[in-house]
Amino acid sequence: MPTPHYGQPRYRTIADEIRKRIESGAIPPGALLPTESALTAEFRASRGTVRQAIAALRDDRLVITEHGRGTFVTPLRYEGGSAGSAGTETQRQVAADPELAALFSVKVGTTLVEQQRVTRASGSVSTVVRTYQLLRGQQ
Amino acid sequence: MPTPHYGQPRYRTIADEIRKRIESGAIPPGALLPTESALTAEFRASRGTVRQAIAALRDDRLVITEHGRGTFVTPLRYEGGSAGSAGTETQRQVAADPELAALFSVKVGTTLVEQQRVTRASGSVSTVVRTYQLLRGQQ
DNA sequence: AGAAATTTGTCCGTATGTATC
DNA sequence: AGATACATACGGACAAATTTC
Repeated sequence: MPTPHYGQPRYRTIADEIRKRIESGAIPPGALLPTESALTAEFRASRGTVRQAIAALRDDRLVITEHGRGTFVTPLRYEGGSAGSAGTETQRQVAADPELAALFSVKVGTTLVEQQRVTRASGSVSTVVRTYQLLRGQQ
Repeated sequence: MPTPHYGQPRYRTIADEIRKRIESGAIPPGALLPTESALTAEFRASRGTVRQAIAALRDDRLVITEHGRGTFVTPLRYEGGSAGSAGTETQRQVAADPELAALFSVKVGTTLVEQQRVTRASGSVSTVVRTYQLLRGQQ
């Protein structure tokens, strides 16, 4: 009863079933999907499993979920990214802009070390962090 | 390709990466950490492993987890009243330069949120951190 | 305007089965 | 055999946004 996952996992089976309903037009674009609790009852799966199924559809941009409202079939088409993750780190030397120069009490154009960290989440860049410091030896 | 763990266990690697983001200011004090599921996706690790990583940060008092809310970076304990230390934090909106625009896949000039943290050590500025993110509104 | 109900978001703890080092 | 890690699944609880009464 607890957790056999022979062949296909349950959340995928559920996702596929909902996908069929969307692609067949049974649930048209813009329409509301059954609630998580309704799907839980229908498929006799836990809420977590149902949510996993919906997350799969969301990954495929097939549906859009709104907090406190529900999950809707995506109305229009979009162009999408891919996959991926991780962060990239690069280091370089840059000239101090007026603001940085003022902060560090140096002349505009003074060489600073800039470290840049790019964080990606699900394919797209979420955060860029730039850290500036004086070159070692300057002070 | 499932489970090699050379040298360091996976959860420790993940914890270290998150720690870096916190210490670099990418995730400032008081801010919400990505959810367990977001971290699961980003690091391609299982939920158990991600939770183990967060637990490690919690042990170090670096983050605080609240049931049903999320995990937050531990806020700094106040700044004394007087001279010096501590950092200045400012937030503003800036136009994306060509490099940032490319990273975020937006047009040059698109509005970004910039957070700047200035750290002072013994009176003078030691580090300036600038964090760039898209306006809360899309992607 | 306010309270209650709905619905999604997130976290907690636990469990089973598989695979690798 | 044991530690680590993955994927899956369950049930419960609290939080927050939205809708309904």
